[in-house]
Amino acid sequence: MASRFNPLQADARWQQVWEEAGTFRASDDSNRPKAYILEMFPYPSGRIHVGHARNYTMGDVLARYRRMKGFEVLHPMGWDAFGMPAENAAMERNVHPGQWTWSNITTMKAQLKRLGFALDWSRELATCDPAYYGHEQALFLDLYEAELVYRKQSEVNWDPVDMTVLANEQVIDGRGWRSGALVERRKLDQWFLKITDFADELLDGLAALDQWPDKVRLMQENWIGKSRGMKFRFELCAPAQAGAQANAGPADGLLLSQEHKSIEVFTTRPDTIFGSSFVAVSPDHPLAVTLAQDQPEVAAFIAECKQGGTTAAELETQEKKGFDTGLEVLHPLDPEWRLPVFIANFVLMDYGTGAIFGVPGHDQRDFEFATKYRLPILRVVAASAEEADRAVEGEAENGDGVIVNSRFLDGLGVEEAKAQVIRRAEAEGWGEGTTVWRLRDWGVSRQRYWGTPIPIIHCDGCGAVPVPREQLPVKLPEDVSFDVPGNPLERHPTWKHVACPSCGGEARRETDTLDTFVDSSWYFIRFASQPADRPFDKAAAERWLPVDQYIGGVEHAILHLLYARFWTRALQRLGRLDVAEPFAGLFTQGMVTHETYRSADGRWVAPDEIEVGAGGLIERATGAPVQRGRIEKMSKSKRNVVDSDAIADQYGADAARWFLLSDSPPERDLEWSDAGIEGAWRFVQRLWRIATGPTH
RNA sequence: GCCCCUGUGGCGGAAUUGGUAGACGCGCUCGACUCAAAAUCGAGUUCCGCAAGGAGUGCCCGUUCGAGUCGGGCCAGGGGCACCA
Repeated sequence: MASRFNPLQADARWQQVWEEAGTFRASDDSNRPKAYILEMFPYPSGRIHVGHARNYTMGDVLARYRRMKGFEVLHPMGWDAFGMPAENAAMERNVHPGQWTWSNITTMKAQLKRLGFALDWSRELATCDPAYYGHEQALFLDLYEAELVYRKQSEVNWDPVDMTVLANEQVIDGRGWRSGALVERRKLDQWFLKITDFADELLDGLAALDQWPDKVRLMQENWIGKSRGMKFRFELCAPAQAGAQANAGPADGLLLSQEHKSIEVFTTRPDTIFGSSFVAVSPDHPLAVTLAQDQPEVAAFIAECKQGGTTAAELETQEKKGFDTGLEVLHPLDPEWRLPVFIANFVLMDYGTGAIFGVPGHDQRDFEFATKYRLPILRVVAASAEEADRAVEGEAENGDGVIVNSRFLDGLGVEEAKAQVIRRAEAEGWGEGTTVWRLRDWGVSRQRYWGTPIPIIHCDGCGAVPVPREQLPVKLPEDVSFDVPGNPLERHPTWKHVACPSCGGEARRETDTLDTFVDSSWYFIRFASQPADRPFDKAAAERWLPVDQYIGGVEHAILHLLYARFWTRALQRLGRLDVAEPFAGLFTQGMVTHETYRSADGRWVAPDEIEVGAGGLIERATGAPVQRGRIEKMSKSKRNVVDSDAIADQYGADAARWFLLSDSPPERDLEWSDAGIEGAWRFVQRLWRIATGPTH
């Protein structure tokens, strides 16, 4: 008997046995109870590193455990294969994104097999395969027919040099990350999915997800952002005789037009209605736009507001700016009370109604604004009735208290006063209680090549026409090049020129592709059932779904998980799948981190290029000293990635997996270390000795 | 700014409901084996102290016979959201 465990032989032997026996293949018609275990499928970026390995090891252990407990286990693997890195690679090394992607898949699949995971490879899929994305196009058309898809103008970050749209994270200090050109905000027609139709369901559904981390549920709750409040209208009136005569002309004209008789605002604090001292509209508000047509100074102010970036940091430091339109509105509860109307840079068009009423005493932004433009700061909430006359100083007070200086509301608590005002507004017809959401519809258009083509044809006569189902999949053309800036689909000589399916006339294909989050919004259904002629079979998919345990990084806590939940509910509404929630259990695992190293000239140096020299760490190739840096998440750019093959070859799959699971609790970060894997290796050896046993 | 999470040895971390703090592992130290090393086996390992003894779960206060655990107030680190009305 060998005196030591040889993982290279053992790994290979067992992996071959499992492969030949189809041990981990899930049967659709087993009568055992089912268990669907899924890890978030990887993007085929190049190679598997130990961070991937940790994620899949967790699922693997669970899958094997359930299997041993008598469950029929579905534990599949696939590839989230569309996305920008493939296009970047295409530009950098002049390879086709598809070729780059498929070659990465081959490599990474071999690496996963080397780790011996209990995966059902017979269900492997890649989202960049027409056999996958063709079905996605069909599902998109289903949603389109159900009127859950629409088209509207939306702003994008446009890089004028690369002639491409940039994601927010590709805009660095207002410049394109690749070209360095100043990014412009441009309006394009784009496709949207009506996720807001499901806002209530998606929020309520969270309560039932008791096997999800509270943290993730909370993040989704905040993201959906339900606010109860009141919408109400301020009637516009002619400006006061004194003061604003300069603007009298245009304003009078406005009064006559039907659309601008009143300004509708939204508030979560109707109780402070007697504390208002101004009304402000967004620079994008229709009223502002109308005023700009006649008044150059309004147009100039709006242009000024549009300068500058949209990043959080810039917005934070931006000064509150307003433009007095000279218009006035009537207070709904006092016809004698007139309030000035401003255009203000801090009012957002896409939240609420795009207009607010300012209560400087009890809202910090309004306070700053009122201070700057010398508007009254009224107190309407106080700690007690006795403090009604105390001035609000220094900053706005948004605490609880008792209503003061508010006529019929005096003495009420904040919540009672809210209800009282809403009741009165509804009775008198100038406003109503309402709910506003932070969640916006999901913009799915991407002006990129390497994604699922949106199956729509644009005809000058017929408008947007769905591609007939029998013509699906709309395949990406292969003969494209990336040596010129812009979207290759846009400039391809023939691809976009097609006949209109409706009238037969000349028409153009949609050249936008779908956001890759669409691809990952239903792959777990396709894993459960993959007929060739349709996206999935209802009964077969329902046998496996929901996923019993989903495992992945917390970085997907909001977008991916929310989109997948939406997509599943949309399919349910269409009667395609009777499942409300795709993931019954969710586990968010910690990251794998590693020390970083830098050379004297600031280059990142990979761990395997380093050794301990006389005076500390040195770079092996050059002997130059190396600085130990911070411990960070493994990433290619910082060169602190540990490849799974190197570890598997040196220590075997078991030691690697043992270390990845045992060193840190799974939900926390794990710091990869040589000492740690060495220890795990010795542990595996000890276990083997105990199991095989000395005979003496 | 708002919301949330986490602070325990050199390290990862244990400690059902408030009841022997530091399980288990890593690392380290010493010893055995060996010509020697690696591997392996054994012992030790919170800190201060030769010892007796004392201190100790981020800090301060409180509740309790008893607090890592419960309450209040801080500090530090991390995460999410954000001119959201």
